Amino acid sequence: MLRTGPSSPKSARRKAPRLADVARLAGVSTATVSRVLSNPDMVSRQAREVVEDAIRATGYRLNHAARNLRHRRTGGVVALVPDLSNPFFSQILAGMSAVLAPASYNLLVADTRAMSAESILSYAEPSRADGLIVLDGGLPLERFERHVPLVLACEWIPGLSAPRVKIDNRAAAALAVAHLVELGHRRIGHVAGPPENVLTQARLAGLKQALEARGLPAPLVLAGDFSLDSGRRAGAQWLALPEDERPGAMFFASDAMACGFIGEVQHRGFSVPNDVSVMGFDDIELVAHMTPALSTIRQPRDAIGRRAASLLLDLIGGTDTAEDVILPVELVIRASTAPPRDR
Amino acid sequence: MLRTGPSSPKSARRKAPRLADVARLAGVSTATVSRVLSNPDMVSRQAREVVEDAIRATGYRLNHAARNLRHRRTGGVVALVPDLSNPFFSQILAGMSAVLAPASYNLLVADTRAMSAESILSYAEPSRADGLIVLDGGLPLERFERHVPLVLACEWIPGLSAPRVKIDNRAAAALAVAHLVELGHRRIGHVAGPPENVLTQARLAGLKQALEARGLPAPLVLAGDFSLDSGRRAGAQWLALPEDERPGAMFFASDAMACGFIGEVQHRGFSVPNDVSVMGFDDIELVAHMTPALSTIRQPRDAIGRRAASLLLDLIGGTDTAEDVILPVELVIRASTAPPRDR
DNA sequence: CTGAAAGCGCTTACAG
DNA sequence: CTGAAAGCGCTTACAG
Repeated sequence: MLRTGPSSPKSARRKAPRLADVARLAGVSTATVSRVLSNPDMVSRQAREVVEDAIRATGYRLNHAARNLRHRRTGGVVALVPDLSNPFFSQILAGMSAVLAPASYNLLVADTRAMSAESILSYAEPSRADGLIVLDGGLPLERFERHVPLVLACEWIPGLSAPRVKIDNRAAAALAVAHLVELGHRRIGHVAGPPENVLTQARLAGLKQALEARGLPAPLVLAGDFSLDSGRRAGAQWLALPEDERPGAMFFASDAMACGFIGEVQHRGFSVPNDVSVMGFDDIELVAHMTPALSTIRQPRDAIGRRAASLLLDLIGGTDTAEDVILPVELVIRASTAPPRDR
Repeated sequence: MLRTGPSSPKSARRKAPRLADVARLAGVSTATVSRVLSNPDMVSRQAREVVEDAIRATGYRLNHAARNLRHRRTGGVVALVPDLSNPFFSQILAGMSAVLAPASYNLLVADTRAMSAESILSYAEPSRADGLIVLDGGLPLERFERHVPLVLACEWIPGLSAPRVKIDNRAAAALAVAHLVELGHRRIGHVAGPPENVLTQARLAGLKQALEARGLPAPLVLAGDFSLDSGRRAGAQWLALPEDERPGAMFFASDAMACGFIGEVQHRGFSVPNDVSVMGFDDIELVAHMTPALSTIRQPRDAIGRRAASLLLDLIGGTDTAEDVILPVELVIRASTAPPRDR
């Protein structure tokens, strides 16, 4: 149907001009055109101007696929996130993009929950991406550690040696405890993330350690999975407890769970913080606008994204700065935490 | 430093095996290896087995950049979203990915808020993406309409003829009105999106039309921009109104604004829905868990993403199904709407 | 069913 | 400063 000859004037789908077309029009070699594009200083002013005119005249646009093949790079970086629908990750991704775009890397985002192990692994192939930022600590990545430059952000994978950008989760949990204890709470409950998750473990350890250091009783720990709905279920469990066994303060491993909990106990006629203080983790945007506004631990999401991206760029560039980056968190005190009622 | 010869055994960075390496080991031509990879039926069983062994032996992995260059495709589809941190979009993106991945297209996501017009336009170049899904109706896209297959989702660009996947925003607004009127409300207020936004206009038009059709007074309209914070400001405005001028029901062009509003009026001691009924739009995950749980209009986000992606695939494949797709919404009645108090 | 060869559209030592 | 030519790693008409 379509003619393959050099010119098919009738075809609506005229072939895009190539470097060679520009070169012909300008009366120079393709090498010179290429240099004008990527190394203008190597070219005489005169030649440069002729070429630039020809580029304009032809409407030439560089073909990135060809350049990338020649450079043996893909021009893409993949971020593997455990749950795209969690707003916690959006701002991290925006931070990455802000660093990657100027370095002319595309950011590809993939939701690992929605993918087979095989297709997740396929992202680690050098021909698919120049680098990988992994935000999911549950991935079986030991197998392809060598394939492609890789950095871990937020979560990490125990056996895997790769630079990590993270917060000090134990210290963050201790910060929450300090706040609650300062308000006068002695019985503190916790709703944890998924048991095998590294963040779950670090936050729980920090919590236990902080309580112990103050001679306070070990926390009541309820199971969760970071999701809203698991927080709601934790609310139901809290309500089902005999009144004198209900912790007066609950610390959650994620804001989403704290939201679910608050919704549930409020629906059942309880007041936060009068009946129970609630402390979240993450500081996602929405929690500042709830009633009560949520006290929480703020993670520097933009910075996490930016640092992870620039670390990866270093790695791709051959600089082996395999050091971990620990970013600071911030205790944000709002209205969901208050002194215990019965004291 | 690095030897360029065919074998540099000392180098840690051994070159990845190519098709030619597999062919040599198998004792066949590269054409045959290529066929085994992409068209196994064209190859005799015997040859296929030899090649498959060689692939395993060498650990060969296909280079996608090379294949894509040859096929004159990039293997990528770009989604341009107006605000990545809005959870409304995440599930739409997940829907797209679910359709695109099996067709072996990568989904690249870019946040148009964070980009220059120039770099946004650069995504429409055929060498960067095989197609574009635009979720931002405010983009100056007339200029590159021709460059790359394109579909519009959620929002649309008036001058631009491209297939659209959307909901019936006017009908959705009418649905909200019907619910509120059925509860007994006659004075209905509205918090709109950004004035130039097409969704803002369609929803407002639907609202006005539905009120008019019932002989009810025109709505009080407050300015917003879909964000949480603009909803909070609308709350302050509502509170500042003389008591007898406050609409007893407020309909919001986004859930985020409804959340901001509720937060603000609750902080000031008012009750939803006792003092004011609140109706959102979108049904983002969190609003089911607030107190009160939000009544809203549910958009079929997963379906929007899937349909947009498959329409784009059709376009890329040359099928010109340039018809618009209108997806159904659903009225979700929860606890934030109730009959007016003084009636 | 299979192979030799051209080509996708660039870039870059090398030689001048 | 500039050009001829090889090459990045595949795919695919074409001929056998």
